[in-house]
Amino acid sequence: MFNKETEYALRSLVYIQHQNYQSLRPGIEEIAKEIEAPQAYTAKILQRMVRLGFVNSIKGKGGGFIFDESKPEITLKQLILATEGAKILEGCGFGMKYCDAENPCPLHDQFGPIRDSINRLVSEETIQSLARKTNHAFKVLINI
Amino acid sequence: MFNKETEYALRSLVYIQHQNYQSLRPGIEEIAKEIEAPQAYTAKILQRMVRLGFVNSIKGKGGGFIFDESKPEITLKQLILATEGAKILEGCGFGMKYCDAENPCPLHDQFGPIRDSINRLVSEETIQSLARKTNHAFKVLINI
DNA sequence: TTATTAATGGACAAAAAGGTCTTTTAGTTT
DNA sequence: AAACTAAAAGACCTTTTTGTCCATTAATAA
Repeated sequence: MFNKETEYALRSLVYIQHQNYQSLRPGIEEIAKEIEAPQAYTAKILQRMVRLGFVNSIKGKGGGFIFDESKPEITLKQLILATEGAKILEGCGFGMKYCDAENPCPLHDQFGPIRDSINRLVSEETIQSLARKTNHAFKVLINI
Repeated sequence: MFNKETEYALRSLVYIQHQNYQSLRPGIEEIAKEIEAPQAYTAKILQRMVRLGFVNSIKGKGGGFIFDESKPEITLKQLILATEGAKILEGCGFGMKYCDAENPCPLHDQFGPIRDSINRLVSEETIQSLARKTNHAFKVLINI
């Protein structure tokens, strides 16, 4: 569904938040291992997440990644827009430039509600809401 | 939503079928122009469609692409599986390997119905059903 | 202050996606 | 048969995605 960057970012951030909720501050080695993603690539992606202001990092011994609790929660939509852009969230399934109720593509009527559901989902859910739902062992967050 | 190959293939095939319904047999130059896709790339993709048995081609003057009316209609699912595989149709939105009702990812409950809708849509709709719905000028099938 | 730890930055590399170009093959028309 | 038309085949190229590697920077601990 999503591209690798989005997937790794999503899993990393949810993992970090999940650990933060237990007063832990994971580092990339741990994160990459737990979410089963390549470590160096995960490090690079998390670097971008830090630059985007989505999460904070602390260097040196005892360092790691930590969310700023005073900031508002991060919606999946914000994350997706930052990693792979709006393509998956807007535009018509048929790839038409001008596709609306008056000038619909052949998929318009069936596809609209699906796209709307996706948009609703990613606007409502946040890294934090997902982390709160993750109460079982995180090791199951294994990529396909 | 879909990758370029799927998009161009979908638009090409719907265009061809739409023209076939009017007893016309378009060639790649015309097809690529109408669906606004790169001609050489469209040619290569249509070549694959021919090899897959989705459509027939005729060489030489008056040639072009034509569907075999005796064959069953081609579902969007068949096309998608041939061009980009099952990734978009199955698997969990979170990228988890083991994600089911007993061991759900944090997105499982909300994402399941969406994925089901997508699967239903692509299983029910065919190149032919889309071509039949395309009763307006085909020029509007312009890529984003 | 020196060693150690852990994130950062940036160059580089491999693979996949997206696309071009030229020659060949197979038909049709004259 | 010769000329013409249009798809097929395949080599090649560009861009994007998905990574790796190593030197640097910043924080902590001894």
